[in-house]
Amino acid sequence: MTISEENYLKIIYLLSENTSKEISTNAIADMVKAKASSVTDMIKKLANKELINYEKYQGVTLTELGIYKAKIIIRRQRLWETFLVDKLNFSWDEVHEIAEELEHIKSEKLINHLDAFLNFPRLDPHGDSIPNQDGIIYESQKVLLSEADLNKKYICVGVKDTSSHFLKFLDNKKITIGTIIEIIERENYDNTLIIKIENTTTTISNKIASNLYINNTDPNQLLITN
Amino acid sequence: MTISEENYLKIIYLLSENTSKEISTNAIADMVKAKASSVTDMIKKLANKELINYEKYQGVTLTELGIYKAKIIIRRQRLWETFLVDKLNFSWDEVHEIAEELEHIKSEKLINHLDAFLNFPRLDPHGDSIPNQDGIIYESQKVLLSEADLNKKYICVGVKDTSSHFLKFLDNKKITIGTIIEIIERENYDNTLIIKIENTTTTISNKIASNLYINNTDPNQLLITN
DNA sequence: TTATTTTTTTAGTTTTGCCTAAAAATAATA
DNA sequence: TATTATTTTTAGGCAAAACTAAAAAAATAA
Ligand SMILES: [Mn+2]
Ligand SMILES: [Mn+2]
Ligand SMILES: [Mn+2]
Ligand SMILES: [Mn+2]
Repeated sequence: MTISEENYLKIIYLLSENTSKEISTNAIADMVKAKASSVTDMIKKLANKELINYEKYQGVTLTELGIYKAKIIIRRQRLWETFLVDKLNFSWDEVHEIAEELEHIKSEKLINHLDAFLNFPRLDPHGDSIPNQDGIIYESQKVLLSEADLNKKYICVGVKDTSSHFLKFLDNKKITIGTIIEIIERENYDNTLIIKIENTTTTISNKIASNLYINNTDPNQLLITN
Repeated sequence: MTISEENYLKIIYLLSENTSKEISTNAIADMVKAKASSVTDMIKKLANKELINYEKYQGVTLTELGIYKAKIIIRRQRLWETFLVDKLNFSWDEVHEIAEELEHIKSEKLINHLDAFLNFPRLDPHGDSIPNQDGIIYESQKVLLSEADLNKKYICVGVKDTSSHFLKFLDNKKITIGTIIEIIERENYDNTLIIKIENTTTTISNKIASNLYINNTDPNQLLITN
């Protein structure tokens, strides 16, 4: 697979996670930052390689093979992100671009040795699950902060939006993975939340809250095991 | 710079190390495994970017800028090779291919952090010097085993040929970096050497001996500091 | 010095991944 | 349902990096 093919495949996989419907040409075009006509070209190529199912004008879905290959690319991306943060002291908002390149280095041995070197991490710096070498993902239980209850303590376990813009914003608000968050109040009109982080209260919009994942198990128990 | 441009530039640099003359189109073609006509195309492009000096039919030399850029690519290659061997437990004959890809990841911060993580190594797994971030190389004193004297103890400090074929051969002969070698006899006809490694003697051809670097300082002193 | 061989360059193609502009199909709205 | 708007595909092109075949220049040998 070429770098471009791998990028398309990964993006189709990520788009498929949020929906059970076919993925549209335009949705892919937006993500890969190319024109729809270029996407049509690539779709045909991936369909010929039996990585996606494609019917003209009907969008695409991944085949079993496509899903597996996509997971391996995501495994590489997330392991490299973990390496950059844990070993090379990068911050979580700096790793995306570099991992976007590193994920295309083709050596199974490299990635499996890297996995071992990092001690087989299950989550990347953004709280996303790292598939194992068979493409199996052990998904951790998580829920969006926007869906959480009032007056319970939660732990931030991940972000949905991994753009450096959003991550820097979270740094400013002193929110990162592991941060304990409690919802004090929910504004009914626009679902703005007033939250408490370490005895200071802040206001966050619904857009922010629906890009933050929290654990959905009993918070006291988790605090102990943490 | 594209990956291809970087590969050409690096190879022109490495060819220049062995000669003060211009580098020929065919010499480059051999190394990059492309046809001479393809090399001519690329040469023109590199000349336009002022990375090499080029006169039709006269071969090429690197400009100051070209030398610097080539050294930075070599720095990246050798740091990644060191990472693979020191951190991911690869053997010295397995790293070339992978580093050949990794060297093209474009992030100065990445490579400088990697350098720090590895503790600013001065030599890669094959005994080659790693340029610093300014492209400065502190060349260690070394000499080919084929030029060495009889009945002195030397330490193997590097290899000239880094092909996995040669490196595996050396593994078989129990020769690696740090191995103490003594020349017992030199056959005048073809310069075959009888050498002693840890009390066992072996015969090695001149071709082997002229691809092995040894220290050329006082061996006893080095044994202490080792 | 002339003839032959080797090296290098030019000319013309191919493939990959992108593009624009226009046509065709589908979806939305009146 | 007919019209309009949006989405997707087709057609034709471009740049990068490779190729083959042929021409031109340089090097070597007779
Ligand atoms: Mn990528
Ligand atoms: Mn991530
Ligand atoms: Mn390379
Ligand atoms: Mn090396």
